[in-house]
Amino acid sequence: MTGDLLSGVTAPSARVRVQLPLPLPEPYDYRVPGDMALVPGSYVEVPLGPRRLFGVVWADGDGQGERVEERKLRPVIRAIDLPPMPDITRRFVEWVAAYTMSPVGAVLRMAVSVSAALEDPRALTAYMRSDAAVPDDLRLTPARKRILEILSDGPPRLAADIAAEAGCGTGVVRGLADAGVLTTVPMLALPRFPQPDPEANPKTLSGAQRLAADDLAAKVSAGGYSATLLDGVTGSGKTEVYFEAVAAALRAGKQALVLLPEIALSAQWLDRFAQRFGVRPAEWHSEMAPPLRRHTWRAVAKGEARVVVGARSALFLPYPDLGLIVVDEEHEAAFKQEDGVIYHARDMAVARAHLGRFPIVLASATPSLETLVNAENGRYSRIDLPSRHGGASMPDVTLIDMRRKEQAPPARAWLSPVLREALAQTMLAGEQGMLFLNRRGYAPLTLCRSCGHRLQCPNCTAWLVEHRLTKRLQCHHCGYQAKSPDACPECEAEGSFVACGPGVERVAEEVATLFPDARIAMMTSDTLSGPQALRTVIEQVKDGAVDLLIGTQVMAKGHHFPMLTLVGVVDADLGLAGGDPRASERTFQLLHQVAGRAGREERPGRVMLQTYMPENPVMQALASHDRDSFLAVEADQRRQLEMPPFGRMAALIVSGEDEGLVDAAAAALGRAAPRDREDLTILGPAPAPLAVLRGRYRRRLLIKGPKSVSLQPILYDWLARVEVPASIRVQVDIDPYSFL
DNA sequence: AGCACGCCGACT
DNA sequence: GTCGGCGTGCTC
Repeated sequence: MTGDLLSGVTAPSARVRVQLPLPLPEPYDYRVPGDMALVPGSYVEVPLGPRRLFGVVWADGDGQGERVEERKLRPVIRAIDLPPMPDITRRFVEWVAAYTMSPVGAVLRMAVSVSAALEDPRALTAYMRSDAAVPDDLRLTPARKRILEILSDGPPRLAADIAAEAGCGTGVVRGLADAGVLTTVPMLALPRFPQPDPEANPKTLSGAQRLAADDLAAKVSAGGYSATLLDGVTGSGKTEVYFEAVAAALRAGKQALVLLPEIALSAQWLDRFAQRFGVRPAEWHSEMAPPLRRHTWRAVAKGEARVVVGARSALFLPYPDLGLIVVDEEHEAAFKQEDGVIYHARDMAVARAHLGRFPIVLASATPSLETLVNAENGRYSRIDLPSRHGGASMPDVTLIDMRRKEQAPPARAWLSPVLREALAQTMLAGEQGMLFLNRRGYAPLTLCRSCGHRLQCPNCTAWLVEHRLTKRLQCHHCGYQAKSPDACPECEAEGSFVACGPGVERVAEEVATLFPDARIAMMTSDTLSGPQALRTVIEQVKDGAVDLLIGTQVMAKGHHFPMLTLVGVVDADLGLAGGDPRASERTFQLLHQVAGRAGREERPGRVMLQTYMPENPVMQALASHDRDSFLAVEADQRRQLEMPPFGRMAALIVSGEDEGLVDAAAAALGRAAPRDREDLTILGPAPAPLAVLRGRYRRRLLIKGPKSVSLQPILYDWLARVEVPASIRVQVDIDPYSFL
């Protein structure tokens, strides 16, 4: 006999609002079983239709607003035994959602990025030497040998750790396991994240570095929000300086986060960190195996991981105690997330620091205009690091005017006689050269000589790029791949294809013909599958086993090659086409970084830029090493046009599979645009930069307004006035990367 | 985001 | 006559 039966009254049950990691407009209400204690931030498992999902308690259910009927409520299944999501993380998720105009749940999904993060921890797989002898037919490659050496004694270890120590990929470990030489055991005691020790191995800093480091460390120890631009050329020791800020955070008992563009998260960087702090930091990036992700996520949530280094998504981890963010290579476009929730990790990091009331450091050799302007108007403070070698390390930059006959390359070749001669001299002197071309594959366009047909991606407005190394055609936008055809798909003529323009593979071919004895290495994302491949090439270059390095952007990152004295840029104008006001800034940043590869240490370097527009301000600034006046001119132009960072901008991207519907929706949006306001400019609709992407037609509208106006409420009203068919998607891109 | 429900073409 | 395409709508 219970009270309920007697009275016929059911006590009103407690309810909670649970935010689910789905693009829903609001949290859903659930009933809390009597014996379950939940607080805001608790991770819970709840039913949704036929599914079970993890969510986060967003607030108690007694808030205002209409409540869903009591009888619709379903009970929370269970509470997850983890520290609740910190208040600041939840506020940050909400802030990002509001800023980017995305549903809160869509942002939350990034914060619980592995839904499996909340599942009970499973044992990881560890590898150890098996009893079996090494079979005779097993090819003992150097990597395999190192692994067997590493595992000859000591406890079983994770594939990722073994691979890191052996400098190879986890595939090699798995390969040895398949061959029976290694066996797997479940790793019951998961590896801890050892405390980085701020006193482990402090570096001796130069005077300027010391001042900068002390300044940052003081800000970190004092706490409170501040933003600092750390501006210094390659080789000025930025990393050592911000390491001292990280050390200060550790001493203050705070967690620290270092954001790097994905490709800069190299073994070299991790080694440097380990050298300074005794252990590696916790890593966070897209290529981690799910069990390791989960393990890392939980370690961050429990505060066990004290320093995290990661790509942009590391920003959304549930740090209980974050006290510092460093954004290295602050200017990099890779911080802009372009699909799903569209956001710029650098800007969101500043917001995160503001919410958490702690310092943020933005480091770069070529800061973005946005950041420079913020430093100039006093919103950020600024530390300039002079080069450690004075001006002596500045390479000599020559512009090769490709319009001049005597400097033009021969037919179907891409290297000017001047550059060829310089390469020959460099190698003769026993030094190394580098050729940079930011274009993967053999040629950017392939066409049929007999009918003029151009090989195009079936899903995108983009040419298919021939990759001769793999004998395949690739679309660089959607991942479409096909075997290189023998005959033209249009006129069926055989062997009629002509390659138009150069890609790195084609430049490599030219160089191989010019210098048949040279030892040539390629560095592109195609030839470097994974960080260990990169490491191998870097070692080869350092050991002097390579005379000439040819590659794309992956090569531009801060690797230090003492014998590299010549950098040739095959097509310096490449990034300038298209007329986007931001193109100059980007091209300058990229080429400056590439130029920085030449001649560090005692050997002077030189840089040769092949260009058809030597009078262009970008080329002039590179040749005269005058970054600041170039950027001042850029800033003036932007100011006059009221372009970011002097005004605000947002893009609406309308996409769908039916071109007519997309056009109609884009036109309807155009008609409903807020044209009555003098201070707003609406542009478009126009075809988006890639008019068709992954089989979806795309149109774009831009809205531009003064800095003082917040665009989000305007966009909200605008979008509410237009009804769009369900098959059409309208994405909002606040602060779009491209202004066209 | 899933997953079900619901209306129009090629098959055992 | 059914199996199955994915368009639209709902999930507390």
